[in-house]
Formats: sequence, C-alpha cells, structure tokens
Amino acid sequence: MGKTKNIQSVERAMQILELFEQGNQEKSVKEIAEYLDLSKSTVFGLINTLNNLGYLQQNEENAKYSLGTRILALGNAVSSANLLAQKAHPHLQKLSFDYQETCLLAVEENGFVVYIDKTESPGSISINTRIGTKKELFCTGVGKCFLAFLPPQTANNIIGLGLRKVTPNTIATKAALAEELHTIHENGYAVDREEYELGISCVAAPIFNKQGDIIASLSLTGPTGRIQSIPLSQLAASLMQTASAITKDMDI
Amino acid sequence: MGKTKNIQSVERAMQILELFEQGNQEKSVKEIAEYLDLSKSTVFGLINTLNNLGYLQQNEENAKYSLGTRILALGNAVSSANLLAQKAHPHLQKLSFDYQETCLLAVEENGFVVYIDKTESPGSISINTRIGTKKELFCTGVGKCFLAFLPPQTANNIIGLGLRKVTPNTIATKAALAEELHTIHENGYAVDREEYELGISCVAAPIFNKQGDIIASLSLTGPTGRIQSIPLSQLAASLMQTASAITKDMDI
DNA sequence: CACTTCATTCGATAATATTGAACGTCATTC
DNA sequence: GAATGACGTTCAATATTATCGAATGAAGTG
Repeated sequence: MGKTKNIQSVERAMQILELFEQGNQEKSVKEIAEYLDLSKSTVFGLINTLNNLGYLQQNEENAKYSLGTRILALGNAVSSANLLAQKAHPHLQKLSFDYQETCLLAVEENGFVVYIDKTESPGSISINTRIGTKKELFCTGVGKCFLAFLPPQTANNIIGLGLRKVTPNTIATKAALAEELHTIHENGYAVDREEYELGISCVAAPIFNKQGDIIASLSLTGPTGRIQSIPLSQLAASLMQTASAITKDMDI
Repeated sequence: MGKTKNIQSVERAMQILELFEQGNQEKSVKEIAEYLDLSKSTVFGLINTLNNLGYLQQNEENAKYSLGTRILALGNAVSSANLLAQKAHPHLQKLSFDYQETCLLAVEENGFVVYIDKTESPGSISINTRIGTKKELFCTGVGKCFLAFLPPQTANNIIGLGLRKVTPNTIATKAALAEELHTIHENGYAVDREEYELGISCVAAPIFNKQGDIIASLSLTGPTGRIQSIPLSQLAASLMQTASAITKDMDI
C-alpha cells in the first residue's frame, strides 16, 4: 500500500489548495507561507504553477490568490465517475423541493461518511455540511444507517474506532448504540436528534444495491423544529421510497 | 505574471488528475505512464502521493486507480467561493423543473465560457456539457450573450481570437456575427440553433450586476425539437426574469 | 510450471525544488 | 515628495529530491 514517501512538492501543492477549502477567501503568498511554514519563494513556485494550470487564480487588484475554475472540472468528474451521484441527484432535488429542506447523500469510506451530493430548496436554511466533508458514523443519521446495515463485523470494526459525545445528545456508549442500531434495522430508517449539531436534526435512509448491500445513505436535514413538524412516518416513507427508486435507477 | 517555470512534479500530478476528467474510468499505472510518456516508477510516485492524500483511490481488486472523494471538497469550495453559483443554483433548479430541461450557468474567463453550474430535471436527457468545461464564445448561446453585452472593445478582442465552423450552423464570419450580436443586444437574449452541436439548441440570457455589467449567463439547453416546442417568447421571458432575480439575490 | 504482465521497491544519479537574498512596485507616513 | 515598509516576484547557489532503469514479487495465463 502507501508505504513509499510522498512527493514533497505535490503534497505541498495539495496542502495549498486545501487551505482554501474552508472560508475560501483570497490568500496572499505571505499568508500561505506562514500557514505552511515554508519560505515565500517556495510557496510562490507552487502557487505560480497552480495558477498557470488554472487551479488557482490571481486577483489582479490585490495580487491575492483564490481557487480557480479548473478544479470544477475535476470535482464534476468525480461525481459523474459516481453513477450513484448522477442517478441520485434528481431524486434528492425532488425531496428538497417537496419538503423545502436540505437533502444530503453520503457514502462510507474508511470508517467515515463522505457527503457526495447535496440539494437545497430556494427557501431552505443553508446547512453547513459541505460536499466532500467527512464525519464519524455514530453521530449522524446517514452514518448510523451504515452501522445498522453494513455487515456486523465491518460495523463493529468501525465502532471500535471509538465513540465520543459530539453534542449532549450523541449516543456515545456501545450498549446504547447497539440498541439504536437494532431499532434502525427494524424500522429501515434512522433519526438523528441533534446528535451531531445542536438545533439540527435529520431523518436518513439507506440505499441498497440489487443484492441488498448498503451502498449509500440519504437524509433530509434541517432545523429541529421544522423537521419535527413533518410527520415522521410520512418523511421516513418518502426517504425509503426515494432510496429504492435510486436503486432501481442505478441498475446495479 | 506566470513567467517562472512550473514545478515539474506538481504539473505532472495535475496532469494525472486531468486524465480522469473525461471517461473517468479506472486507469492503471502503466496506462498513465504511457499517456504521459514517463517511467512507471515516476508515475507511481505521483499516483501514490495523490492516493495517500485522497485525491485518487485504488481499487483493491485490480490495483487500478480512479479519482478520490477528496477532490469533491475542493470542487465544492470553488462554487461556494462563488457567490454567484450559490445564489443562482436554486433559480436554475426551478427553471429545470419548470421546463424539464438542463439549465447551465457560465462565466467568461480569458476569452472562453466556463460552465460553473448545471441542473437537470429527472426526465431530461443528460446534456454532455460538464461543469468546468471551457468553450469558445461565438458558438454557444451563453457565449454570444457575453459577446453582445461585454464592452465592445473586450468583445472584439475575443472575436479576434478567431472564428470557425464548429457545426454547419455556426456563425463563423465577423459580419454575420456582428449582426447576430446586434439582435441579441436588442432582444436581451440569445438563441443557439445547433451552432455548437447538431441536435442541441439553447436559449440564453445574460446576468448583470447592479451596475449593469454582464457577470454571467444562463441557458436552457436541450434537444432542438423539445426546445423549439416551447414558445420562444415565453422561454426568453423566463430566462431574463430568472437572470434579474439572480441579480437581486446577489446584492452586488 | 514456465511465461507474461504489471504494480511496487530500490539505489544511483542528475535534475530539480528549495532557499535566502535581492529586486521592484505599490501604498503609507512623515 | 522623499522615505519607509510590505509584499509579490526573480535569481543563483546548493543540497535535497524527484526521476529513472533495473530488480522484485505477485497474480494471472497458456
């Protein structure tokens, strides 16, 4: 596997891009050099390369840099590499439209959920989960779906990575979690009651392939009050129905 | 500007990622080495680094590589860096929903249009324009909007880059283009009659900032027959109305 | 069981990334 | 309006580091 040492300049270049991931404001060469603890000239060389290639772009006014549009092409290639995101997207859109809330799609990767798609309705409050974000499984609705429907051995390995209180509501003991997962397995959907972020709740459902393995999970997420105002049975039914429609659409 | 030489390993790493942009199938080390005409071991070093960082991922089965989810986070950061894409998205969604066709959002960059957002309706045929794609201005609906509403000097510079027949319908002479742009300027919207791709037509409208400068352009795109079945005046009105709603939402 | 094919590792080498210092430009301050 | 400072960019020297060809090992094929 990955035992060989990383190529330094490539690693640094990617670190620079990653600095823009959050609070993606323009950054100066100096700032970046300080963040990464490198000399200005080293950083300039890297930035200049990324700029020439279109992955960064320079604001002529103040000479600062921000992410370039070239990245969009790559980002898009990932999702369309993903038959899942492609086929699921319209379904998420419909859910967002019907309930006027944010809809998220996630897959499991090395013991984390990774959000790979998101739709919002014009009226919905923007949920701060960004596409590409990783979260632990035990504290999110989509994550608990994976824990409940992944092979028990796999799920236990992941749980073995550790539990912790993210909010006061997080289910952080193995016993309580086991019970919760049992319920989820019986119901076919999961509820997150402010377990990852206070004020935010969600209902999530697993997406299976034709063989019945869980391949993804989708959720409707929003401010607790508004989510609770939707009859749970109705919302859960919508999610599970959408999940199975996605399975059909994917043809795998 | 970018006069300094690019850092070789970074440039090569990005080239590798770009190989996956189209027909994003899994690729072997060997294949990539052949494409780029580099030694296998060099390519392996680069790939291994990108893999370790999450920008590529390896299929355990066949040892081949494909794009990793880490890129999604970056791609998403670009669009949310973009106030425009953020504010415009719900409006595009509504258009797609209302007309059951693909809706595209583009900005101008160095004489090209770059598509920065796209929405599709569940029923719509997938248009093969990907987010991040660059196209010349003169042969697309969104591009012609830019040529018609950019400052004449800027537009002429871009036209000076050259015209060519992309399809038999492409407007490829300066005189004909000038007339077309005049019409677009008068109407406030542009029509692409299979000028970029046979069988595909679109209607596009410019998006302005509060000062009246064009900052983007949006289009409804689809198979010619279906686009023509919508009354042009109605569709054009929808697009222009959406464009001005986006302007209001953006508050710039 | 030989024979390919390919991913991965290794070691030597030369090419290349890195660095600190220097330069030039712009803005601010006195 | 000269002087200062801040910062992006260039430069040349150096040592680190990326690169390459060859070697290894695993997996598959006849």
